[in-house]
Amino acid sequence: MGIESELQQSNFVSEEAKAIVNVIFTGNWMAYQQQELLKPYDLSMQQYNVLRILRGQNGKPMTVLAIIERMMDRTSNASRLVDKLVEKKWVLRRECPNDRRAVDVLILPEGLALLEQLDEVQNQWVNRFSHMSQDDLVKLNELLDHFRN
Amino acid sequence: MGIESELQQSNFVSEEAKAIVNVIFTGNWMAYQQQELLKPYDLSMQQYNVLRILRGQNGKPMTVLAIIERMMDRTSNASRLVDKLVEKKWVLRRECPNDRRAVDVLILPEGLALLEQLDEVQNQWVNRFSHMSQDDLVKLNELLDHFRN
DNA sequence: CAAAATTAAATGTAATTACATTAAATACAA
DNA sequence: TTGTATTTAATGTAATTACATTTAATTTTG
Repeated sequence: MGIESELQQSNFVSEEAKAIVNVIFTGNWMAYQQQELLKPYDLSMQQYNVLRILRGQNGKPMTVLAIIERMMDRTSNASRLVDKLVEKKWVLRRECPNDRRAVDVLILPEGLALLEQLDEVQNQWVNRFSHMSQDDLVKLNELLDHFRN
Repeated sequence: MGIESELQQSNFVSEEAKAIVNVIFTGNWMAYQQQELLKPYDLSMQQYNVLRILRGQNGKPMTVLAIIERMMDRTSNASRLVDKLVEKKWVLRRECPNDRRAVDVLILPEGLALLEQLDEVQNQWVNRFSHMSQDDLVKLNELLDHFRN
């Protein structure tokens, strides 16, 4: 379904205006799907994002600031996000040895195990997009990157 | 800047995974830009969205449910969004004559005037995307539509 | 070195959002 | 018709988010 019928709007003033609305709408739509996927695991999208960033460190700790720089939604309150992850015993927080203002955050084995479970779920779910060819996906990624400049 | 360097991540498991992240990230990025644009007018994106939907009605009233169906972010609390717009005297809320459960919402001349001001601001801002060709934009819109199925 | 400026994270708060529930009106079915 | 179900919007609430402020540590400057 095209964005016009999706929003029951026929008259975008320009292709630019349409693309802007389309990007925001499709992003919201996709985020919603992800949220639904994560809901059974009591995990928000932002929490999931932080966990995956930490996994990418392969055991190395990261400061809160470094985490924020890699987050998809950088307006999130990373400090309290990490709180939640600590509460759930998925990550460890400890004072950074070389800068006592900073805090080192580390993913725990429990966190890694949860992510592995979720890898499965995600891999299944990604099949939902098998109607897109590899060329389509590459082109879409290019255009989105180009759109942001 | 590509999504990899934007998120400082080099290893997406697949082009699908990358596209999913890219769509969400670009949507957030775009929404953030819009919010900044609207901030001086004390208007949230959702409020702006509702106002524009109402303008599209050309004077005809709309129920809250009909508004929700056309919103970009359908999880918004439309009832309280309309509250805010009524507070600011941009729209009028009145009992729907043929269905007393429903509420008719109408944009006021003050709301229309605000939108006209914002049309100017938006038109200026859209120039920011002049690096995208018309073909690029058309293709992007097609791919996003296709992505959602 | 000491004072001032900057940085990193946490926290207080007001506003917003999500989710469930409620209230009122309408539609439907026996 | 009358009771039940459904629909529409509003509301209560708990959680989340945005934004500013605070606290503590580090860096810079005179």
